[in-house]
Amino acid sequence: MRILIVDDEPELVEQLGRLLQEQKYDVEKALDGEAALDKLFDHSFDLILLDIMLPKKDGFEVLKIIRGEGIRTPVLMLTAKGDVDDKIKGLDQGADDYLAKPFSMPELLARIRALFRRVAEHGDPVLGTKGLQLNTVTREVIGASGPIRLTPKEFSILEFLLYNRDRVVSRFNLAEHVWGEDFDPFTMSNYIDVHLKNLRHKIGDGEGTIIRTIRGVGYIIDEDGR
Amino acid sequence: MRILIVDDEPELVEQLGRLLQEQKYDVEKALDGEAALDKLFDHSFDLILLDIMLPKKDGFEVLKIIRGEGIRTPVLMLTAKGDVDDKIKGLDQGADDYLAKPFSMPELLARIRALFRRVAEHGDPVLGTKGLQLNTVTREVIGASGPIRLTPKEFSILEFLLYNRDRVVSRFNLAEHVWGEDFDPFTMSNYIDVHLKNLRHKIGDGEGTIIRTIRGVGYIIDEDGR
DNA sequence: TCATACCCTTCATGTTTTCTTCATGTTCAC
DNA sequence: GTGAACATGAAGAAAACATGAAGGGTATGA
Repeated sequence: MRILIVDDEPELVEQLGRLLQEQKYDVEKALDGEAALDKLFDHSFDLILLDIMLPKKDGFEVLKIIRGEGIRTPVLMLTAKGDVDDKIKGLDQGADDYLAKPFSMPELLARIRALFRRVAEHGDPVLGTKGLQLNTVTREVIGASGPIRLTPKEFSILEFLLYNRDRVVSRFNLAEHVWGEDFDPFTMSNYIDVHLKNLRHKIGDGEGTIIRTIRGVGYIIDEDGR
Repeated sequence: MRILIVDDEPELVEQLGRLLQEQKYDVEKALDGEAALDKLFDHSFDLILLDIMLPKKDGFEVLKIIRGEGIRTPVLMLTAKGDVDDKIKGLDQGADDYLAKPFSMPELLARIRALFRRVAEHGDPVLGTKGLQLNTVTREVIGASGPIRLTPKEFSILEFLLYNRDRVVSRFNLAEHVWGEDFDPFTMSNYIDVHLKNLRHKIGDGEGTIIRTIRGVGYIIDEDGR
């Protein structure tokens, strides 16, 4: 499950991110409205935590734009004051729920679970391609010849590639997503390659036909294979 | 099993609480609708005893909201008058049973057991796996070589794992269920591991074949073992 | 009241799995 | 061919989980 946190208070974003990551959610962060839109247009999410007061573009604008673009990802609005007008305005524009700051973490977690529960009734949490199924809730992966045991990093990589199926994912995006805060874009190390190799091996993809390498660009899982 | 009692009469709540605690249920209390919602959003329960006449938000509202949020915890409505209309309204909105005040304690206990039985699907309160049986009513656990004495925490952990058989349970979920309100998500302590170790020892699961560890994810009791 | 038993938590330490690093090999575009 | 990008195997570092033992709190009964 992928969550985008949009708030201009870095500490809050950090704290939220850590908590949600502990819950095994995949977390992306944006500190202003435009950064949020960038991420939203680039990738798909299962939930957006959206502050109203934001630099560049406020929460209402962001909400309006993405709904206008047909992005129906559930949105949980965060308001600073518990302002009822804000609540109404948000819900009018297509927010799914709203939570007044300050809120307790358990409260937020409960809301998130509730939203996901609602979502789960429609879409199912299984991502898949050519003889490969990944369940984002139970974290099970089933290959052509039975269940596959992946490590957390491997799982996260595969999940991200499946989320962005038919789209080339740069190793930068991949790393940014899987390693989050800890990702150092200037590292000389090649751990991404190593994890990809191990992942390919485990899913029986020695030839790179499931996860294809696009030299100089990144990796892709596409349906047709070309 | 965790039960939330929602009623605005403190004495009744106290009395009920004591009775249910004697029955080894874990009990939480709320005196009005909003307090109930707070608790329900914060933690998971296995049963809700819900009065209709409540301050702030009445029982119907509470029921409607939590069902709207996708919380499917069984609800036993308590009505002051034995009003048939109330009964119908409650059941319509997703209550599972209803009991007219005043009621006798044995009557209530019987209803609670009946609900739990219904939830357990099998018609009996026994959960089990590979040479291991757990009776949620008598709180007896029987292993391959006879009865096993578990401490309350151990019992609660095993119960939760069996309840979620074939599903991976994160240590967070586990802690939330077993410790309820008292659970501190940021603790550095490893008491969960310790209890799990003791539990495994008592049920003769030294190798972790009954309760399997899914590294980086959580624990699972699954039938096939894989 | 005191002693006892029991359970929960904490801490220190051991074990296993996973992550990262590094050295080296291969492939592809130019 | 040559260089850049990617792949691979092995090994040490780090993280996650397991274990044993000790201390504190609470209930029970002498």
